[in-house]
Amino acid sequence: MTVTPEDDFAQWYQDIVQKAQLAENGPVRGTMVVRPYAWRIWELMQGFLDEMFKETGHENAYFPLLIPQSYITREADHIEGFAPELWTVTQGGGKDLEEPAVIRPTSETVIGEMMSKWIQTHRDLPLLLNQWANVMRWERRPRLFLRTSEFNWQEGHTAHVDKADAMEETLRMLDVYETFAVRDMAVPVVKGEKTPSERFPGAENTYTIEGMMRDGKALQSGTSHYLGTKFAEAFDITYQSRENQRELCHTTSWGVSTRLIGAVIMAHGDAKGLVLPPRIASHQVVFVPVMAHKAPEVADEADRLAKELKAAGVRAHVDHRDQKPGFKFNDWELKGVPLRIEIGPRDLEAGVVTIAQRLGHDDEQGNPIKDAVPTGELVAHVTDRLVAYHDFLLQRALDFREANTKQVDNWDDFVAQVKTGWASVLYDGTEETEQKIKEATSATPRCIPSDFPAEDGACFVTGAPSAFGKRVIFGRSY
RNA sequence: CGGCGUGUGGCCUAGCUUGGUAAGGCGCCUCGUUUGGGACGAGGAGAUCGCUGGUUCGAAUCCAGUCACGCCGACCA
Repeated sequence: MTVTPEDDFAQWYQDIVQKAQLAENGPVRGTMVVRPYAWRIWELMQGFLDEMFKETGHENAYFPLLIPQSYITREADHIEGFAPELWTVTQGGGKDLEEPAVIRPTSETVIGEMMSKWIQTHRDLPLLLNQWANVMRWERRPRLFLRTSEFNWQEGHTAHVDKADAMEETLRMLDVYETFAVRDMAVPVVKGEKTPSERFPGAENTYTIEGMMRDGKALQSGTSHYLGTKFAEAFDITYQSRENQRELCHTTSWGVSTRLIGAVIMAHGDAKGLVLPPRIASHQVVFVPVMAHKAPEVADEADRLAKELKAAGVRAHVDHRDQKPGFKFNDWELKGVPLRIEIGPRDLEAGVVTIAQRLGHDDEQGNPIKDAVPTGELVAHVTDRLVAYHDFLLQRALDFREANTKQVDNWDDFVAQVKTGWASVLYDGTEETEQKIKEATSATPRCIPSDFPAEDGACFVTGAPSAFGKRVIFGRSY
């Protein structure tokens, strides 16, 4: 790495993405090629999320990439929000299509259409679906992982008998996202509701988890929407109730995307490169054999120990490349591997291996402290160490966020605070005020945090009575 | 989409002002020596200079257009 995050965060981010071989631009503007090292991270993320989706009763299905253009226009707010972002297919087989098809920007419409066919009675509810898919939205200013024209995600779509049930689902899935962010990505998030101006097009309520990146900006990391009966009305999603009445379903949708990889990069990375939290690290442990060309038993021992670790459920990798150890140390640090194990003749002699941790276990010069661990204790040591390392990363991120979040009650403090972090404020909740704040500082309301205490007062901008009954977090965002 | 900037082997850059047929570093290949914090030597491969057109005897260089990328803004789950 030649640029530090402090020097130039945007450049640093791009360097990591390129040098750690995570992704690059595809040949069509705004598209992204995800390289194997990053796709593995996504697979691990998918694994944890999919398990939780299933535990909460959801089933995976798959719906078409192409949606009849007319579907998109059926819900007024939805089309208004997505019209500028649509990619449209007008030809097939060299002929103009009778009706152009849009490439899904999200699938509420096509899934709503199917739901209306599948749901007859209250006994069919709730209908709990999820799909893993790619979607496309025209983006004027693409950034790898954070905002690309095509991206991969999951989108959950559910239908319920009433508002209470749908709202419970909306908040349940928001909790799932929070659990995932904290437990698997070591990224603390603020959970809360979006203000009306930031709502998903077509939603009654939008909820979000917001993570703080190491430049103090917010990244919206997952959203969950209560859609009310808007899509049910547009797609005729109805059921017959116990009372033999025709009722509209209340629907929800919720999603997270490969943007989460961007969150991990920016929430944990440092001047040496990527820092991967162990639960989603492509390799949790990498062995670097030393002097293997002269002492073949070194490589054999590394292979044997890696096998032992794999049997214990640890993702271990042996770096057999023909490079000097120093090169490999730097390379794996750049790639964010949690633990590196050096093994050479000296270690073999002593019956130990030498372990270095990517972050948080350094001497005064900032060099990693290397610990000798007896070979027989390796599996237990690594297993414990990975858990402790996760906790360390989470705490570090939490400390950073707290150090960069302040309650402010006047304009000057606000302007200063959102330059480097988040401000929690009382404001009047109007779009005019939000606009004024945005124009002056480029900060926007991130969310109304669920766990903030009730509080009322005067808007720090206009002096009018504050809205939402509590403080709202403002910050610059991606 | 607006403003600014940048496009030269895989990567980073020099050359452009003053036109004459592309240079260096890193990386890559081969061989040898090396291996506990980014090795060294020797030999080698690799670019019609983003693209299109124009001016010219001749264009990386001048002109026009266009595409892509970056930053800021607008817009945006």
